[in-house]
Amino acid sequence: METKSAVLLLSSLAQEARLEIFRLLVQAGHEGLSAGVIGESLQIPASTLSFHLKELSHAGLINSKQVTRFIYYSANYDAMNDLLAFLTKNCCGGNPCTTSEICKSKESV
Amino acid sequence: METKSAVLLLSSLAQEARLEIFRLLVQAGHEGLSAGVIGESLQIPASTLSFHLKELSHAGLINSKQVTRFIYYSANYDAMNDLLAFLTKNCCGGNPCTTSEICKSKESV
DNA sequence: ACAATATTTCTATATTTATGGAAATATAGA
DNA sequence: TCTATATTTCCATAAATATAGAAATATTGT
Repeated sequence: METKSAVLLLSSLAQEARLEIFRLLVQAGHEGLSAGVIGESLQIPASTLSFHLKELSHAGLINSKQVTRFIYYSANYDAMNDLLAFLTKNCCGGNPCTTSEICKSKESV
Repeated sequence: METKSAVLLLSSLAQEARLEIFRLLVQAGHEGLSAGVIGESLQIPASTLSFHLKELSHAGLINSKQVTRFIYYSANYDAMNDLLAFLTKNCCGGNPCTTSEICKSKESV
C-alpha cells in the first residue's frame, strides 16, 4: 500500500460519526447492518449518514448489498488489515525492538 | 481509549505529509530525527513542517526533545499501539472469525 | 399502479484544515 | 556579544469537509 491509499483509509476513519459506524460494523460481523439500523443506533440523520457511508464505501472500508428493501453495510476486514500492516511496516528500520508491540506483533518487511 | 481520542490520532495520521513524517520516525527508531532532517528528507518547507509536527505532537503520536541546537522528534510507539488495539477491539462481537487477521491477531475484549 | 418505507442526491451553509512567506524566537560557537 | 543556524509563530488565503432539510429515487407488498 502507498501513502495516498493509506491516507484515504485513515481520513475515512478520522471522523467521529464514521469511526463509530465502522466500529459498529466491525462488531456486527460479516452480515452487517442496514443503513436504517445504523442511523437508529447512532442517532444520525439519514442524509448525514448517507454521506458518511459513501465516504467509507469510497475508501473501500465497507461493502454494501441490497437485501430485500434494505441496504446492508458491512466492514471490509481485508482493507483494515492492509492498513494495519502498512502502519506497522518497517518499524525501527526492521531491527528487533523490545519496547513496542508494534515491532513484536509481526516481522516487518 | 474512546472514540474522540482515536479520532484525534487518526486525524493526525490522515494527511499525506504527516503520515510520511510519522512513518519516517517509526522507521528511524527511538532516537528519532531532527526537524531539519525530516524537512530535508521529505522536502517540506519549515513553517509547514512545524505545523504538522505540532499536530502530531498535540495528538501524542510523537515526542520531542532538544539536543544541542536541534530538536529531535521520535515516534510514540505506545500511542500507536493503543490506537491499533482500539481499532481491532471487539471484532465480530468477540466471536471467533476465520476470515480476518483482525480477529485472529489477539483476543478482543 | 399505488402506497409505504428505505436510502440517496441536491443544495446551501458553517466549520475545519493546509499552505508557505515573513518575522520572531531560541541555541550555541567564535 | 555578535553571528549563523534551527525552529516556531503569525498571518492571510485557499481548499476540503461536515451538516441536515427538502426533494428525488428505489424497492416491495397490496
